[in-house]
Amino acid sequence: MMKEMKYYPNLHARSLARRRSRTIGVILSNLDNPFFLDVFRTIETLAHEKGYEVVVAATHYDVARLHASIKSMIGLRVAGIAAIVSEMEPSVVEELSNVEIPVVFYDAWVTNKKATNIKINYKKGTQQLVEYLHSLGHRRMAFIAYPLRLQPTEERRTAFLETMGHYSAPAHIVLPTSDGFFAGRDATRELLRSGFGPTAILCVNDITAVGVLKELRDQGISVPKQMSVAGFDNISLAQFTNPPLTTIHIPRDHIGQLAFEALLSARSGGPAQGQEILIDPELIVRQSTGARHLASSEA
Amino acid sequence: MMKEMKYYPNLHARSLARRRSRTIGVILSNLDNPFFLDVFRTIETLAHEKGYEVVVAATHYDVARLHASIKSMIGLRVAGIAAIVSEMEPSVVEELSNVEIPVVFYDAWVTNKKATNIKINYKKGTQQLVEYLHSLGHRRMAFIAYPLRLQPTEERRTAFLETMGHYSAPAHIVLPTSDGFFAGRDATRELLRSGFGPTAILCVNDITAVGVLKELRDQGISVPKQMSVAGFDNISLAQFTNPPLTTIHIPRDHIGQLAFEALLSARSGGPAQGQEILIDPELIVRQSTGARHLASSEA
DNA sequence: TTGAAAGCGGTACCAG
DNA sequence: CTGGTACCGCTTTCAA
Repeated sequence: MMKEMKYYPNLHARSLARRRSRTIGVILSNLDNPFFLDVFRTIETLAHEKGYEVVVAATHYDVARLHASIKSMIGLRVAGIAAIVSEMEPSVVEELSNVEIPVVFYDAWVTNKKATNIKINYKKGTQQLVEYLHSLGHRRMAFIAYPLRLQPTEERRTAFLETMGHYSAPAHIVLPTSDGFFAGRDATRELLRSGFGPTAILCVNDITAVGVLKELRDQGISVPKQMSVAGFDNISLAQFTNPPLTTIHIPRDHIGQLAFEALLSARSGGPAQGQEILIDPELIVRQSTGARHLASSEA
Repeated sequence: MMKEMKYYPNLHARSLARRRSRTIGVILSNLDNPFFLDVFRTIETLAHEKGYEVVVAATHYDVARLHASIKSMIGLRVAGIAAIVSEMEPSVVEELSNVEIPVVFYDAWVTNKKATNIKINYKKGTQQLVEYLHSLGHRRMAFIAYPLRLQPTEERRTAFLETMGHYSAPAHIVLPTSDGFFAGRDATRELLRSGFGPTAILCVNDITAVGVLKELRDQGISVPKQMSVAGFDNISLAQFTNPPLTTIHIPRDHIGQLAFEALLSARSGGPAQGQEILIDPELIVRQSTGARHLASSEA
């Protein structure tokens, strides 16, 4: 009889009175990239477990949208902000540092001494991969980069060029115009037309590599016999491509957990804030890479 | 000089005074399934364009979490709720109908006369696909279902069985224990062991089909020569599998748009609420399906 | 322990 | 138009 009389406390009134809400804000560059999505999913799960709401905003790598998101999350007096974006800007960082909200950056280029700051050692990962391919006999290698000049992707590109330089190996960069699967496909077409003639293709991420694999298949180029291909991220799809993808593993679930915990501990006046966490990637060898020229005639 | 003096209006105070917030709530069963993710992405984009915040909750198909999410969104006095869940329950629907928040259901089993209600004509899609495969000469077909008994997935399963019954064709159902890529892989193993000997495999969704393709490849069974495979959803990955996947297209972006618009129009005391929108899927033929037995000797 | 009252930071209405 | 004031619904403090 009193069924209809359910009571739903007004959380705005509560947040107003408590001067802080039980909501955390997550800002992501791109929900399409499983890389971002995986860390978001982890944060979302942990947050709800701990009784927090989650507001999310996708910036699509657009700094204006990033600004807008930050602004509304501050307006929401969120309990913490996880900024999982590649297009971070000094002005945004400064805006964030003038407000007493715990912040954790991930994959952000510029950061803030007051915030927790999770970074991937992209350089190390890329080096490992190039060294591995070099040890397989590959010399001419191409790197399919990201269409946008974002720091985290630039780091991989630069590490590639440096390591290749170290081996005095001929390196080639393809800068796609699109993103995701299609980027890989289109970039491969361009690469094959270019006449560079690589024996291995490295990709800025796994979804790009999926597009590469498809285009090579369509062109009748066998992987890894005629061409080695590698990705970056180790999304779960990487195990299901044909052939399964050699890639660099980034522990996204672990990262999501670190991020959320950093937010919570900062909120409860945690430790000296401003720690920097550097994550080491790990090379995962699958079947998309192999020795150069099965029947090599070189010494 | 007054740089530091930025003013961020307290949105909680505003929501409290206005007695309604400029936030919309999105509840999803599962963020891993690109199907849900795609409609979420569309809603998120439109919402931010119109100046709304977005709070999101993933239920993982768990009714308890669904209840909790609804409760907090009501507490948040959101401007609208998009419930994109397969595990909807009468009790939840009732709870929602006792509150004056616009609601749109999508893919929900039970719904509410007051809310907008977007449904997919799963039956029609499945029929189209079965008829197409039958016309290709396939008779013994298997369906890889969803591990959970959710209405939207059950509909596809039932439609499969009915259509197969219509043709008096031998039908087999595999009920996986897992989800996603792995479900497809494991279910295929089980199917091949079962001795049913199908010439075509239909999958409840595309990601499952990706797992099927991989397992068939590993077992040396050629697609579509020895086995036809079809998915459901037409996620963008479906174009990049090997071979590209025949599937049923569901216009997720359009659906996201419909959902968001329904919320807005209901808010502004829109039209007679409670409309039901039925979406027709479309068969997309790619290379994962082909005529049964290339060198068939039957009449 | 219980209850009344003062805020939290805006909105909206109303009088000047 | 401009400025003052009541009020949104919950928390917190302080008094009874």
